Amino acid sequence: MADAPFPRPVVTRFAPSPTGYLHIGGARTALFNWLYARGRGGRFLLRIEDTDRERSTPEATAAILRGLTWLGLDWDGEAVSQFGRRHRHAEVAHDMLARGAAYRCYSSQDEIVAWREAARAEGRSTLFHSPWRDADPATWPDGPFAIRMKAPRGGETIVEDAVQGTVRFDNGQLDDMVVLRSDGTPTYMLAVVVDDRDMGVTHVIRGDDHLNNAARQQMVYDAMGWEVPVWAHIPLIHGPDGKKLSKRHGAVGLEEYQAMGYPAAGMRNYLTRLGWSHGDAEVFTSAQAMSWFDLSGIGRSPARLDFRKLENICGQHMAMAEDAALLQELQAYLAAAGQPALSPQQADVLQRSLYCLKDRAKTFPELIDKARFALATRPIVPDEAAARALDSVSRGILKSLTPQLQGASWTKDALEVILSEAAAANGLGFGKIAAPLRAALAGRTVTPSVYDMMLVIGRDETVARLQDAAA
RNA sequence: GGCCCGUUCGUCUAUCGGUUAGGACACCAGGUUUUCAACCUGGGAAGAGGGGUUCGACUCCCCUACGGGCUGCCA
Repeated sequence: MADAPFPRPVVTRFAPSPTGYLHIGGARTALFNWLYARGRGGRFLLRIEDTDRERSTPEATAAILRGLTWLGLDWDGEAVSQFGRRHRHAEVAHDMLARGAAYRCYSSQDEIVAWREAARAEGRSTLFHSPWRDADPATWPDGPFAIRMKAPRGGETIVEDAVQGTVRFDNGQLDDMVVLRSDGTPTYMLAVVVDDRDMGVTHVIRGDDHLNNAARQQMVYDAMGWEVPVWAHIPLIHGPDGKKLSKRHGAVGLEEYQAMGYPAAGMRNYLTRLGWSHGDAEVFTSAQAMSWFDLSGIGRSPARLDFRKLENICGQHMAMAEDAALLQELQAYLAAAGQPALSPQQADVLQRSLYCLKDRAKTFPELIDKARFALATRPIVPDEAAARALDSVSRGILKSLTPQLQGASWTKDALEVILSEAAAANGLGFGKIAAPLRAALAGRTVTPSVYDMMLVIGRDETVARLQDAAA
């Protein structure tokens, strides 16, 4: 069932913390936001949540932008720095103070930590109730204070979530969160709300680790009289063992997938399908994904990464790709993987051979491996199995073939006639002479069609390789 | 501890009270073939457990188990 139409242009955002690489789960979150906005003619914004000055680095920001760019997720406008908006956040905090929606809390962190530890030890609730909530201003000491949200004490906060449904929180479970620290810097809880509202974000699509936060954040929206966005909390991605995805599962950074040579289109398709469905659709283009993607198609349970399926999807996208685009992406892969670039000659022969390679490969390393017949130069050194195929009888056949090939018209039909006749003349099936041909042309027993190889490398090279092998 | 979310084949999922519970990946068998891949045909494979509600529950409600998240002057 499709989502109900939204009355205004859709604005979504991806808001990563620049504290490391772009996590594969984060990439999927970004992808969902991108699909939702792009599929509805809306805007997709990027905000870097760099308010944690200790852990945020420009390198991490650069890595995130690189990852998104590789995945093909383009954002509108410049990425917003959350840290750069700290004065605006403080302004809102003071506005809340003025409205009586927040209060000055003079409790020190040490005090609070000690209180919480005691509460935990005694098995009491660890929710901190500041003694300053209703304090008389006359009693305010002359020290630093944090600004705390004056959360409603009774009743409940209801989060209407497009994925999780209606989620109710007893307000007694939510304490007065700090919105502005005693050093004057904003907390995340305040900053997200202010930024989302100022950026005009209409739909907040993010990991469900934020579901509880949504209730708190909603209190800020309410306190400021702002319209609450549409929430969509999506389940996290788990490792193949069903546990939370972590480094011990292997690749968790998006750039590792790029380095492994997965094509971006396949990656997008796989990630889109992970936790979202549109009937039985499995393999689709990004244009299709944009037109189909909706919040109601998102599942509520965490999905596990399955490399086999990733590979299968990638293989299908590789086969669907246009040769020129595929070659370009392959070259980008080589650069990203730190491998030597293709020479112009190699690029040319590779592009001409893609038609017979791309439907047999799932990743770029695999594609390159299968392209060895085209990339290699004489003399072709046969591997062990290929060497066995080049026995004396086979070499004799190869030798007898060369004069005919020299005079042949270089088309598949003509070659087929020559090779079939040669097989018949030797009382062999075609398969029996294909093996030594593969060995001579590629040095391997597993290759594309012998005709395709001959057509790609051309007459002179074919004859030369056969002569090499027959010698 | 408290609160919140989740649980359909091994995996990703369809199903939105009535289906022989469907598809895809993976796996197995056969076919095709010029090796491999691809492709074709067939096969095994699932509603966590227990209570309700209902003429009828995978679907709605409750409990339990298991998994996950939150519980910071981190984001």
